[in-house]
Amino acid sequence: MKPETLKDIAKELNLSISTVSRVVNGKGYVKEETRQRVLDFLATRNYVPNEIARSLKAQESMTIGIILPDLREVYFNRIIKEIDRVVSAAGYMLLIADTNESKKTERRYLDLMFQKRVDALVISTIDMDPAETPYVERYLNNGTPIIFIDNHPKLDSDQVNFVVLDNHQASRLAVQTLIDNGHRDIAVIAGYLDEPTGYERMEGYCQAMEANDLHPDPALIAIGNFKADGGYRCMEELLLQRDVHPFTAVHVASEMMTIGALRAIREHGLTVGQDIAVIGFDVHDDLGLATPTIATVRQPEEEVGQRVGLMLLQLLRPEKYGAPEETKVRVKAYLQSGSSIHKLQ
Amino acid sequence: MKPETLKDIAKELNLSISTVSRVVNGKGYVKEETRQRVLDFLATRNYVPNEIARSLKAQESMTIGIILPDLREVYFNRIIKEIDRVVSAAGYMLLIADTNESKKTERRYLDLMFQKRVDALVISTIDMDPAETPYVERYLNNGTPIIFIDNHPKLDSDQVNFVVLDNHQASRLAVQTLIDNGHRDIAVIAGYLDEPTGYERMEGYCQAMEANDLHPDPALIAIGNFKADGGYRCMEELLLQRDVHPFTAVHVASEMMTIGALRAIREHGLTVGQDIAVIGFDVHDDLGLATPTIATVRQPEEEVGQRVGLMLLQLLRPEKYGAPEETKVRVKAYLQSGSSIHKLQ
DNA sequence: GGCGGTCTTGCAAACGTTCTCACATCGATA
DNA sequence: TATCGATGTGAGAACGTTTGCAAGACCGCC
Repeated sequence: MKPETLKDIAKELNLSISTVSRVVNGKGYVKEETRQRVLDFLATRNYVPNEIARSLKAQESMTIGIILPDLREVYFNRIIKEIDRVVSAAGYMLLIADTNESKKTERRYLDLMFQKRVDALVISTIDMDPAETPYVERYLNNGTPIIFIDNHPKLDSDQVNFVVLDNHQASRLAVQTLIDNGHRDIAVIAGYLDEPTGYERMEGYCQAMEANDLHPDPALIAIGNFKADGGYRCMEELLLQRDVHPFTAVHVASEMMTIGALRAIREHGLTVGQDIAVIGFDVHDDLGLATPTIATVRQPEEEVGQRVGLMLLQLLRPEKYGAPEETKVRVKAYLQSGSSIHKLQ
Repeated sequence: MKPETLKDIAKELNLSISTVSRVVNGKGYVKEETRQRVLDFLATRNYVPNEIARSLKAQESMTIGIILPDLREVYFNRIIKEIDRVVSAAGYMLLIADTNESKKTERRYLDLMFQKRVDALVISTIDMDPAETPYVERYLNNGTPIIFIDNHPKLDSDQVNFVVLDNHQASRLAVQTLIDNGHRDIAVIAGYLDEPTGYERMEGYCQAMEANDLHPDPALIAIGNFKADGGYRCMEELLLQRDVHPFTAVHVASEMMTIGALRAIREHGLTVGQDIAVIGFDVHDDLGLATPTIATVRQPEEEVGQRVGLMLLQLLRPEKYGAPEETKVRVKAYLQSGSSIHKLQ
């Protein structure tokens, strides 16, 4: 019933625990004859080393914690998959938790994972409060590396590692694409400006406009809530005043807001990619269901995952993987074109 | 640097380890005065119990392993999220691994998770081979519960628990929906018939037809490979012989095949929901991007997750959660209607 | 034949808990 | 005052590993 231990094996073979251990781990002196005897015997049994005991002794759990606000987001899954691929090759496994967007749950998991003594932590936090720092600090004091993804707390210790999207570049890329297609009157639906994500994307829009000697018209800037209803509402407002403040294209700065904006355009009897060009942000339509196909800027999830994975290994085993060159990484978005953008002129 | 231990605390307070342990765990006799003294001291420090040591002593890891072929499938994420929600309330955490559809990797993870002594295992296996059984048997011999999801191995011990979709009912529901809309000449694109998933859905199609006194025309049955290209190819074949073997509707028995079939129809210049009615299987278009919206039967992922979560707790702590009533569960699919089905007559 | 090296093996400590047991104290009861 | 149960505390074993150390066997060399 209960798994066999080294002790059981040793007793049956009339050997000491140490000797059997040495055979199993293949380190230390063992007479070839003895080694074979142990190996042969082991083949007939079902011994599996107890990793928990090993962890206790070695003071490392070979486990990496991942805390996320919502596991259902495709975005995170791709990242996790890559992280798993990279770190599992080095023997690490992933302990994953979904906080369901709750700060309280996030803290609870931060606690639980520390109890479990994860060797490192990857987190997409929703809690930028200084109040959280004690929870995070425990890890840092303990020398346990943390990598933030998706966003990162203001606190700017050099112990804070992150891999996030270059929001400026992403929105710049989106707007520039519209401009390259001949659009000049470009609206933007941004997210909350007090969140870095919202603010930076908005800045990216301005940067691209100015780089092309276009002046962002304040009336063409709408502030949403990152959700579909916000995107819908913003688009409505823009459309209602379109005769006064005309525009031929719009950049929507999040996936869900893009969904809402598309619906608003359709309901106004206008056609996307014909009357109005739309470029979204991080729209996932991998099944290719949308018509017209939605042009969007996307983050390279695989790259993020691989970067995080590698950085983890480098932080955990610098002697083996080398010290990480850069621990604050902003990855570049890429353009996924689609027929939601029509050429102008 | 290194986390404090009970020993450290005990020494500083001039108490024994046992006493401090009793305070921390709130069990056993401790004088109120002592208790306060310990608590006060603890508040100034950063002691976090070492769960690894606890696990070793208690012979349980408070950890549940989850092995999946591809973490990116939305389907799995919803299930995981629910499982996490349910079992985390009881103190369990999830150890998740992505086998990337590789049998070899699956076995490796089966091994690794056993080393880590997970208290239970949830697996969507791609390996029905008897050759796998030794890996699975280790768990069973050890009394570690396993719950299969998505599919389950032929081996029919009563130790084999599962929560899967009722494929018969699902395809029956799909076909019946077409019939209810007036369609009588109904084609089906099935998956591999040597896989239970493919076979059962196909049977469901036949059952619904016969229940309505319709005779499935063998020429209207196409066998795909569960992938988009298979769906495309099958749809092509059906369309090419449509004058000889006419049909007004088709049921496609998997998500990716549905995508392929839709493309084929479009490329033939036909309109879905007008020339041909389509009902898919497990098509995820939660963003609502498709036009027309795709009617589909779907599995209730949340229900699956909750069932699995509850069953886990019941298997792990029957004294607390009661013994599970049923350990072989087939959940019912539900209909998600869409404009890809037009009414006939 | 003694010496120094390489092998071979086992003992025992350590990792940080939990928990049984033994012992001590104390107030209440007979 | 002796006895008892309840209360309070600590010593130490146990969980299953890894590993430093010691002791002995074996070998070749001077």
